[in-house]
Amino acid sequence: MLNKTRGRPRGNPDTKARIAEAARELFLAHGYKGTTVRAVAAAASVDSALISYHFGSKQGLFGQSLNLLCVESTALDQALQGDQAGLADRLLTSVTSLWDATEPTENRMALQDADTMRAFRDYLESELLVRIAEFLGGPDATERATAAVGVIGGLIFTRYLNPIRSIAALPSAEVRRIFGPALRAALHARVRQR
Amino acid sequence: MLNKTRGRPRGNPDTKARIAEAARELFLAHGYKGTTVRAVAAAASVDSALISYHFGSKQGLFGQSLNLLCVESTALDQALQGDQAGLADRLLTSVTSLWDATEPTENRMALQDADTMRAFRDYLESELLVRIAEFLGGPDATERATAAVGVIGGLIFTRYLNPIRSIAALPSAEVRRIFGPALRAALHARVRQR
DNA sequence: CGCAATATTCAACTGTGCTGAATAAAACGC
DNA sequence: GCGTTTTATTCAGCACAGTTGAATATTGCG
Repeated sequence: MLNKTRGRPRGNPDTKARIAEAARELFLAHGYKGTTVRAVAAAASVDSALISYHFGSKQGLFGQSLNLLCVESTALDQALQGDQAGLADRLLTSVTSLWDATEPTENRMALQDADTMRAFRDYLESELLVRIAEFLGGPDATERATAAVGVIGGLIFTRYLNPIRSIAALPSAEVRRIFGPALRAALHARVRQR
Repeated sequence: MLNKTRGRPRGNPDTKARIAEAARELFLAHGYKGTTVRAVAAAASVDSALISYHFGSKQGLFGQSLNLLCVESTALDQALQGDQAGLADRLLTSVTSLWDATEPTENRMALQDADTMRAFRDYLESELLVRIAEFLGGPDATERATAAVGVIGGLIFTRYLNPIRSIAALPSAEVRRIFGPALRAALHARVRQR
């Protein structure tokens, strides 16, 4: 395509990294389906066959170029300290501050990938849920934590992952105001008799 | 392709409906990307050009064929009648009955691709949200409906779309019990002052 | 050095969504 | 009823997608 003399090039240019970076940009800008392998190859000044060679497939390129880990948990640590009364607000704050801080445009579509979905799920169920349950303590702790994770997961989903306009548009203070009651109820409500 | 004599066929067979049904099955079984237009055409014993003719594009076919499934929510109609006190329970019931009824296997994983996400989002924001808000009425109706959609969306996400074990494993009665308080709060809580 | 492993380009294959022309039945006006 | 327009269908094929196999030049190891 771009007459770059066949065969291995001189030196050891890290072409794979260059491809990954170009891919990341394009994926974030145009989404998965909107990004063609050939476009990535062109952006990296490379033959399109190279990406099959280095990453196996377009799926593989996607997974490897977006190794965004969703959550760093220092915010969660802070939220899980203090009185229970303010817990809901602190949790909501940590969620919004954490996700609102990520890049402006739709890097949210990264969750379309199966692996990323799984990572997110694992985080919710083996990190968030157990730590909230620990903090709550008492009977029904697990069940209340389950409800809370459902609410928080819903917020993340409807605001960031698959953003519904009316929720995504809310300033974070409004998020606290509107989701507060539901989350408080989930965390603290006496669950009805079985 | 299938030598079926060119031109308009005898009688008035509702081919469009047949195509939509075949499409619905295939989309649910294999997801958007995993379903080719040609496969749908073959399943409906029809030339593939017909689906461009009837539905404009694959996207259009997707929207219109799955529309049937989302609109099938006569359950929602029922939920949106009666007293407000039982509303949360009725909504939760309609959600679980609707989703638990879909095929046993993980056609949920098919919901991972971008277009399904989009269809789902559209449903949440232009169907569910406005109808709940209508039903609630009064000041803050939109805001309470927003919170409710967040909670319901969260339930669907964490139970069906990207199922985290502790929520997916719940029997539907438990879902009502555990998510009830949060949803009731979302629907009816007096939202704090601005 | 010799030779395998590696990194790259090129050409091409298969399959995708979609379009334009051809065609036949239906629907409609008189 | 008949002529015209509208609708529903098949067929052939284009443009582009992701991927593969062969050819080739470079590195790195013994």
